[in-house]
Amino acid sequence: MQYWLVKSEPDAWSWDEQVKVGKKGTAWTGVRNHTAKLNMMKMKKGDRAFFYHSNVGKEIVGIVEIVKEAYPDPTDASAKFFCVDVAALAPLQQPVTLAAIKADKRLTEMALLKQSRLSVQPVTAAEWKLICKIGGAE
DNA sequence: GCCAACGTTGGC
DNA sequence: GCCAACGTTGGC
Repeated sequence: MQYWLVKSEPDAWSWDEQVKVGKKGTAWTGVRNHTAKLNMMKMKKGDRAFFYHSNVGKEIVGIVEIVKEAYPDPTDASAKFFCVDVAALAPLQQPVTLAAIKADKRLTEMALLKQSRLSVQPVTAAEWKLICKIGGAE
């Protein structure tokens, strides 16, 4: 199983909205960056991703599961980009903020810090475990 | 194919 | 609101 992190501005699509659509999930559309696209194409059904609120909040608020693997993004007229379907799995008891990640020496290599503009990025197993622990997810 | 100009993201 | 990072566009 691979781990990921996906970003969304809560004004555009928030964790609360993601929870409301339930287990069936919804299409993670609108990614218009090829590095992010390539990451999405590597995702497998059952992989998990942190849901990060960019700009407003700047914190990891929950965990989603990939419920459908990459397919052409229906919102992309050029048909160059892809999307996946994700479903909310569990919230973090305690959101893990960007500040907290920066302050933790074990997390300084995270793509979130090194490539702040990349909206879909991989997370290592070690990073995943640690953030789950800090965030109070089982 | 290079590179300057420009647009967008996202933290501060 | 500003600005750094960085991707994209368009002229040459």
